[in-house]
Amino acid sequence: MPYYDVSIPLKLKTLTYYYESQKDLKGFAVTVPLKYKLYDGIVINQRLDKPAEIRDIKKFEHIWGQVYSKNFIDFLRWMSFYYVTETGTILRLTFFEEIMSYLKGKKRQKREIPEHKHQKEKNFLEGLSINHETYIKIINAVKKREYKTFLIHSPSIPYEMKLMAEIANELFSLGETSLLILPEIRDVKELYRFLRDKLEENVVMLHSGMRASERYLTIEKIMEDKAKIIVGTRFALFSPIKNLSLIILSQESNWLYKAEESPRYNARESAIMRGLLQGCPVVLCDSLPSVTSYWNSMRGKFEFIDDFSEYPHPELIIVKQPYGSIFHHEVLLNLKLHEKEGVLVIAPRTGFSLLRCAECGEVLKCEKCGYSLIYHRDSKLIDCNRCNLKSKTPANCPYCGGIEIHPTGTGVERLWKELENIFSKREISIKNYNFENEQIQGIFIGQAGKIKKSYNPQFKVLVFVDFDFFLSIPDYRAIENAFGKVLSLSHLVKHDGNIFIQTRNPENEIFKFFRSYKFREFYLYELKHRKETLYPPFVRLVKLNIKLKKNASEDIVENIKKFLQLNIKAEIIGPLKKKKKEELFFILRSQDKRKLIEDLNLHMDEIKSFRGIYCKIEVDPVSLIG
DNA sequence: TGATAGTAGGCT
DNA sequence: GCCTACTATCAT
Repeated sequence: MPYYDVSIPLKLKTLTYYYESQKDLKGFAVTVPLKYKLYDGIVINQRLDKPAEIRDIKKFEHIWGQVYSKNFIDFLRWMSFYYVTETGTILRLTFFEEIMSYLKGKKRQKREIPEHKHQKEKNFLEGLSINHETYIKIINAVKKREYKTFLIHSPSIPYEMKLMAEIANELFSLGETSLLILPEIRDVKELYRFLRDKLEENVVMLHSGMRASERYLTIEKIMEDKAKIIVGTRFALFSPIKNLSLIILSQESNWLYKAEESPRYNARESAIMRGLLQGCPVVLCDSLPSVTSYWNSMRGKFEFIDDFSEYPHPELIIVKQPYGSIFHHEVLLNLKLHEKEGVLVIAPRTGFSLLRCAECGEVLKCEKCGYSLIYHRDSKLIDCNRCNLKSKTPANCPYCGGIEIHPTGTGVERLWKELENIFSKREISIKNYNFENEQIQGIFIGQAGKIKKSYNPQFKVLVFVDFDFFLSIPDYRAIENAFGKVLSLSHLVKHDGNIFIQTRNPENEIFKFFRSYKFREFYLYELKHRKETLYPPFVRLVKLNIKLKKNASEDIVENIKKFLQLNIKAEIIGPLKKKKKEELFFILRSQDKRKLIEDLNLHMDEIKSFRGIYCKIEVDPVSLIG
């Protein structure tokens, strides 16, 4: 008797049903009874025996036909395994609802969305040229129809978009389907607009900002194989493309590829797996590839292509952050000299500054969460960005009682004050930067991390004030992220321009790599350090978030820790505290990366069944604090 | 002790 | 996601 494991798009593992058929129904949509209702689901697996503990196996109510390929089902199973999540939760990512209503022939009102008839302004991608060798390599890899991952060190984001466009265009003429993934909706819309002008109906868009009806139309086109180029954000990776020929990811190191809600998958890792199971090439691009990806290219898993050094880049100049003033004299000179061509100054944070006690040297921190407090000089208030709590600036240091508390570090408000002092007499305009600024003349101010990228290099000079802030962030990726910040903002600077980095410690070893774009040395340095301190990519980290219910017993956390130590082959770090008292987490770390995931899959049900807790799991966590 | 409200657990 | 069975709470 043939049995089938069926996944239903609920927070639920697979359930077994039977049906008198010898056919392998893997990937078929079926309707099954569950409790007292009928649900649509998908066959994940065929099996000969029913699970021993189940007495009454129910029967399929209806079979709709095949909707997912077998390798797509394998992809879903891998997702469920790797992220230690019920198959049903993964299934919900895959546009199952849209597919079912398409299958059932529900006539949705086909209200074509009126597209903005944009005037055919010259697209910024128009004039860009790409490395022909790279292009040929990828086209040839697609023709081989085998899995392979390329890691392209790209000179800029527009370069990546142009490469995507040209390759997708060529593959379209060969009858192949490509999936183009970008981190931001804005990127997706730009690339879509560019391709749409040429290829019209065959290009579709898929991102979370679309209405349900728009999304349905897109899925319909994909199901009918009319869509040959799919441009989307991370969740487009789960679209039901039947014959996928290539996946390209732009800005692979971007943190937006990590889903912020459960299941917390990473679109980069998932794209590689989809390519592997599908048997098609995957291309990852970035102007600063992640340390993990570079490591994969070093050990021969990815083919590395350096297109970065094919193009000119602005000069990086490291100068000492002076103690008495905000700007180094050379920087000041450059601001005066190039103000007419556009200058952008970046502060690492909001507000005026931080506060430091002159006696004990402590920086004032939030009592609740330990984040540094931001000082606002005009209102004399301090606030915590994380807890959103404002309070009056204390007269005495809360740690030693000292009375001398001084501003330290530079926020956007302080930059304003300082630049006004220096430049307002000369009638030089000072503005807040946003990417829509058309006239780039004068001095612009921006806060790192809040700057939306522009696709055109506009500035002659870019200045990072108080750069040490980025290096002091307590995260094993701090240096990688700081370097990434410089590279991503360097897109705003013309290639004959200058980027100044002001730091208290210009002799710091890491600036050797920055200064002349010595990427290989940078990666080797980083990897050596991570190997010694046991951080990814040399270990796997898993975060286990625990929320205590009111009725939780006293020793429950200790019991969970004991259980983990007994059953999971990993170093168990914690319990660590979150900002809320009743929330805490463990970090699990193991050099045996696969075993850790296997152990967790084996014991997750038991961990979840501890009374008095909710628990959530995060594989490869973004943050190791709070 | 029964009525009621809120919630945790299982579903093949 | 939804149903059900359980538990806590309160009025009688």
